[in-house]
Amino acid sequence: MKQAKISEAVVKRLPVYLQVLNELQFRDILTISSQALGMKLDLNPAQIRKDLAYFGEFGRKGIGYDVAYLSEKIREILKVDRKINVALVGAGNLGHALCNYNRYSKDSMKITAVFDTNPTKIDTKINHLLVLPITELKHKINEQDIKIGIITVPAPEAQKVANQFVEAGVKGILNFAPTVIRVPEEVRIHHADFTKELLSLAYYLHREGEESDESIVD
Amino acid sequence: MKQAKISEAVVKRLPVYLQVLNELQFRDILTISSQALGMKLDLNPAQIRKDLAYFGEFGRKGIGYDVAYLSEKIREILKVDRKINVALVGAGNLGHALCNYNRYSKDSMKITAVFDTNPTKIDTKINHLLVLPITELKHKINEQDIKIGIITVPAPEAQKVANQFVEAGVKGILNFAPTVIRVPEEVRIHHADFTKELLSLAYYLHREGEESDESIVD
DNA sequence: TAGATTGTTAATCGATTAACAATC
DNA sequence: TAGATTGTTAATCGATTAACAATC
Repeated sequence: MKQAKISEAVVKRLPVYLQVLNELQFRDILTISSQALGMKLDLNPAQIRKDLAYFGEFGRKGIGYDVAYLSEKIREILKVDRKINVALVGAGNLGHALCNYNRYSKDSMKITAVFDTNPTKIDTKINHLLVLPITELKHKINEQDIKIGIITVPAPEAQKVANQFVEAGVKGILNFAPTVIRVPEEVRIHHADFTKELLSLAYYLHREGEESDESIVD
Repeated sequence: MKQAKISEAVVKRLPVYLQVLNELQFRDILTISSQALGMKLDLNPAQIRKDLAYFGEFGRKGIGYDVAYLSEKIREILKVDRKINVALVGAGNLGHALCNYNRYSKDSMKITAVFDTNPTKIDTKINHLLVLPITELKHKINEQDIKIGIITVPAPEAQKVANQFVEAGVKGILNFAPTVIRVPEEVRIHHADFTKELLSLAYYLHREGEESDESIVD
């Protein structure tokens, strides 16, 4: 097994592969080629093979990839082959949605602690989870050995929550607030900002009566 | 004004610029340099200047960019300088969250039609919006000239909803379901899949007692 | 065996960054 | 004017794709 510097683009494709593999497994499909996988995902087969080859030799020449085996291997690579506790701050609508779903990657990741500042929300229950005051954050995060935090508070509060997460020892943050957040270098921050996706969608809408943006003019 | 083929990476950075500019405007900051903007976003200043230069000359040498003017210009580029109606299918927790927020890009984008298949949800109200039966989809989408659709149904139903959107004339889809969806070439699909972000976050977590993945071994 | 498909190297393509003349 | 900063070209870097020997 060889290890090289793996680009973020590669890592972000792994969950997508996993998603398709899970679907195939559900449909009792045992084997898939990079070709077929590429078709499903609009991805170049060579890219898929190369992505996987960074982590090992998972396929069989002439045959393709064993769906169950590859799925298992990708889970190992992503380190979601074990239980991971996650904390969430912000028991609003979005927080509720995430807690109610709460079956991330075959239950390996679970939101196990929810916090809010609003006294009317504290001590209410979301799907068997008690909403705790934010003052409990550090204590609970230590107790449950939590390394991942989710932020679902309004934008103006997001940075403060991020700071508290970092202070408590969280190493990865998923931010849903539509704002830029700064964290120390050693902490990883991912943005789940659908505003970005929504606005960029508007860019690609070509309405009648307008010049096309596709035209190349110098 | 010159037009060249604009890469998706560039387009997806525009909403991020917009976000920061809005924040600056709120704080009554009138001007910002690519340098300062780059600091805020961990982006190379040259990249920011180049991104903007694709669309026109918005800055002033020696001065920087006028915050209000650039913000306005980016809104024009993204075409969110006008009212855009959006449809949403799936009045679950996530759908609720999106409808309750419903102030995307300074109110220019608004969810104006919500659908569900579940009879117990139909005719309920979410933030002044009546949940309609999915059978009304095509009619309402035509009536309101909707070109963007949001999918917040469970994964197994997502493809079906996408097909209905396409059939109704929707040109851009934002999919929140953690599954791969296929649409015709002329329809644009963006994924707001936080599962991807969450799983890839786990990859970057370095737990004690494990070899580092950063080491380069041949 | 013949056909299929991997893992991997080399070639290509595209995106990011550095550098700098123009100019506020 | 001197200092700052843009817009843009050229250089660099990295990611994607093509091609193919190895082999199931």
